[in-house]
Amino acid sequence: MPDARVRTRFAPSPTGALHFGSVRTALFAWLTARHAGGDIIVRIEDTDQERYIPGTEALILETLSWLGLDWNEGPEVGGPHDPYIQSLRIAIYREHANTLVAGGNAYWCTCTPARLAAMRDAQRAQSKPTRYDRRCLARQAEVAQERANGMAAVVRLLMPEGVTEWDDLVRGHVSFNNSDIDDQILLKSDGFPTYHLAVVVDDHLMEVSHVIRSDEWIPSTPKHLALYAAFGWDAPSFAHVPAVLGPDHQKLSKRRGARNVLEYGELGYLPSAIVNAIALLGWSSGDEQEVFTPEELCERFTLDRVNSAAAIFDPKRLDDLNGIHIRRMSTDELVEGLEFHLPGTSKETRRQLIPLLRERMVTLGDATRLCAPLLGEITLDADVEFPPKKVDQATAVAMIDACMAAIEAGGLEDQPALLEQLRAVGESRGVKARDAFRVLYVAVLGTAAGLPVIEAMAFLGKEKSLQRLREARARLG
RNA sequence: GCCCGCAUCGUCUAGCGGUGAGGACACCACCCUUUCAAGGUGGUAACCGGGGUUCGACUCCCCGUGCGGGUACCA
Repeated sequence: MPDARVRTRFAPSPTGALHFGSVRTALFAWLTARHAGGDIIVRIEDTDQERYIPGTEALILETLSWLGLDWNEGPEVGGPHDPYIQSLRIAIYREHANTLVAGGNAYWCTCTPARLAAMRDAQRAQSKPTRYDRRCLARQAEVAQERANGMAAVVRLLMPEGVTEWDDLVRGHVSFNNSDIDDQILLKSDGFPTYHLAVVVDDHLMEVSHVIRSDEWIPSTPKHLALYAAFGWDAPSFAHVPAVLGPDHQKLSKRRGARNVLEYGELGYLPSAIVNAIALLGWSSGDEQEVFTPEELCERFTLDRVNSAAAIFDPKRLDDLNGIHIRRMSTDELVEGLEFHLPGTSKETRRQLIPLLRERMVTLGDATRLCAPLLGEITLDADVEFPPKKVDQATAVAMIDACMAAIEAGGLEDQPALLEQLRAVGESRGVKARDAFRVLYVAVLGTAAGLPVIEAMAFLGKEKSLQRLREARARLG
């Protein structure tokens, strides 16, 4: 059954970095392929010379790699259908456009952009749909002459009569009246194909079985189906996945704050958490599991459980998932992952810090802030009350004195005993341990929130701990 | 203007004619607790509106409304 092999593709255009919307589409295509044990192709759709932004294809590939969305064929890895960059395949599209013209399924058109604009304005003024009026179709001999004289020309699809319908894998049955569909330009006057021609030719040549793309392509699908029919090719299955919206309910776009996914990596978000979070944007497992490893997603994901409504991305959800994924990391993985966020630290240092950090990070980047008092000097913030609320001066002094005395006597060697000893000091004076300990937090860490203080002192060592306690003691007068 | 689509807590969603409308995030409270977290328990919170169909509608149909998308020699 070689024909049943699932082959999907992700076809970004190099017009900017990837955001959650585009990555989500890529993820669904990847999951569909991986779930079925099939292939995924990456293909760069750079047929628009105007919008091309140099360097972005490298950025896109880096993003996919970082997320763990590997591809079987495409840039960098090659494959049987090389090249996977459309600007390198121009001859193929031109040849196919000619075939369509020869078969009467497409025609040349020399109408100027100005005429087309005027035509549309007139149609709109009459409340009519704006579609090409086929002026050139009726005068092909003349058009041929004009072309010979060097006039700019395009190839248009001759949209057939009738109705186009398909069973979309996420939308269900979809149907269009062909009379509502324009005669799409297939070949531009600069010789480049439009998306519509290139995508159909490439998906067919590359044997793509499932076209998974964002739902803004739904109105174009009848054009694509008409092309498959004109070429005499079998059409692939289509799955149009809903858009991802920003907090403003607008479609995610580079403008308006849609961040490059790679930036999340720098902030300390994990690829597995991002993958988990965006998979949940439109897909659900059907049971109540919501935390998934990429492997689990590959196993569980199917397109028929993809929702058809647009989803708003919620950064809070990503934070939650990221914390969970961090807590599931092994110590070795954290030692590795924290290197970037705790620059200049040794593996051994990070290994010691991890037990204190693990439950307290939303992102790996939080380690920088949390560890600052341990890796450098503390900063005294005027907003921090000292002694803290609910603790009188005398008790604060007592806590610090007791702590210094205990540490002098080797108290850091036995942390549970030290804890009990200090707790007793506060309680003997009628102050709750939770309040009394704040004195030590501020003294040692400079703040009443953060890493656990006894463990922190153990990390700092006897001398440094004593020094901070002494300085705090002096501030109490 | 003209086409198309979507519609359950603030957010992501489950639901596929009969449910006390379930879960997760966020939020609130309490518990645990050396701070902060993490963890535990509980709570607030939703079927866009109007007509049908049906013994019975969140579920099916129609209309409206709202939102999204398309309408380019962009993808």
